[in-house]
Amino acid sequence: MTQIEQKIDTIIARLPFLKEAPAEFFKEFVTQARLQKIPAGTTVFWEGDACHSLALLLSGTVRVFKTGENGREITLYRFGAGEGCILTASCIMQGGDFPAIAEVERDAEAVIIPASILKNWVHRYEIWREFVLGLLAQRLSNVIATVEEIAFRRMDARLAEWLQTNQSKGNSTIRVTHHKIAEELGTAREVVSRLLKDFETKGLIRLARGEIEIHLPAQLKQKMK
Amino acid sequence: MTQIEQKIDTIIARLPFLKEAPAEFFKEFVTQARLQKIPAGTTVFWEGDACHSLALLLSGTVRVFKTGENGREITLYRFGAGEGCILTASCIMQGGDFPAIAEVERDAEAVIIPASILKNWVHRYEIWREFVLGLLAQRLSNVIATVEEIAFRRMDARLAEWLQTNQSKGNSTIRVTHHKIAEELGTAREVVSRLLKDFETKGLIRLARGEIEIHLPAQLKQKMK
DNA sequence: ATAGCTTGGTGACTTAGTTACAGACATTAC
DNA sequence: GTAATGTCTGTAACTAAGTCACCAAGCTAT
Repeated sequence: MTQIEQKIDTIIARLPFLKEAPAEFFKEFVTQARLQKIPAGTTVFWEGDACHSLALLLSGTVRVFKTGENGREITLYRFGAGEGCILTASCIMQGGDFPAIAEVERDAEAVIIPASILKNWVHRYEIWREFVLGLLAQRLSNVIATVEEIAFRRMDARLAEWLQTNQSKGNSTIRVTHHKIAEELGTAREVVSRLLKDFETKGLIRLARGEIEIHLPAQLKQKMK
Repeated sequence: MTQIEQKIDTIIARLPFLKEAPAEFFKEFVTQARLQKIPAGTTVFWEGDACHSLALLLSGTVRVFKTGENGREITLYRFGAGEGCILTASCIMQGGDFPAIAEVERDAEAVIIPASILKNWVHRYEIWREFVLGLLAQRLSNVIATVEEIAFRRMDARLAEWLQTNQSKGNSTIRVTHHKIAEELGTAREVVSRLLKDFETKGLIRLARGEIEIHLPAQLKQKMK
């Protein structure tokens, strides 16, 4: 297997929509596909950036978030293998600025597609259109869900849910700092510490530096609503 | 001028992108265009609706909002003449549900386009694609802006801004109830009443049943940041 | 006029965000 | 090893926002 064949194999495995693509598009895609490794911690886009290219992830994850002047952050959504930073596509299509910050969370490998080519494909290939529109629609509902969260739900419920969904199965301890959780939820570190302490006092969890151990997941689930 | 010619004139005036449309698309659009008047107060879409058609406004406005179980509401965005309920388009394209509520605020006239035709046009006409993608991208940034608002800005600043932007020029009094403002901003009526009272005590505004008179717009502007 | 609805006001209380520290632990420099 | 520095957590005191309960004024329909 040549290197090129391997590259193509990787791309297909991670971007399933390509399997159903017409040969012409597929060929063009593989020709244009510039693979790039992006290490964790890299900021892919800054707020206000003009967008010159779209990154389609083959592996790793990217977190898209907003920052407030007081240093607080809130996660809008994240995306992983097979998905693209569709905000880029959005600002490419309408020519605006990137309205948030995108940062690689876990080492990523991405296919980089220049803005002009992206636009060209949108007009020429149905399958690519569906892909881009699908992602855009998905993000819109993600962000609307975020609005609902922060406008109506209580912090303890959101925190309890975060703990539930970020617990790797078969392992009751999560390695994370209070600061990190606060950024996820868009609140202050002190608030997270306070609520976690409450949970601990009630015996639901146990705290240690850099980790949270879940003791009573069932009762934590009660807190979620 | 025949009735049909008048109808066409109205449509062109309100949907400027049609002016640059190829004759073929234009013809098809006018043929399909089913005009419909929708009175204020009508709920166009409910949360969880399957979307069967897109409404493109020629006049009037629609407010798109979310509700929480406690009866509170928050406005996601509104749209007017020349714009469409792109959430519909979004859920048509990806086949999901409508994730919010859309209600006509001011009497509207709309062109109704069935889902199947919308999809068909997306694939056949570049100009329609650009229009739909543009709207979708626009909404995404609207909603992201909303997240930023509620996550980071203080209520008094948001209220002051609301008063500023909802003041019709040449008229210092706004006719609105506290309840209505609360729904706009996604907070409780009591909070709005309290803050307005503060503003009144400081001499910035004057309150009366169903109306707010702005006295010191400059100082109100200070409050905004 | 009076019954019922809408609108606004208010106090008491809970939850969340801010400010300002301090102490515990970890890492690196020496 | 120890000291210096940085990271992580805890906590108190305060302000801002949301909730609950209730009342009083104004408006509307009969």
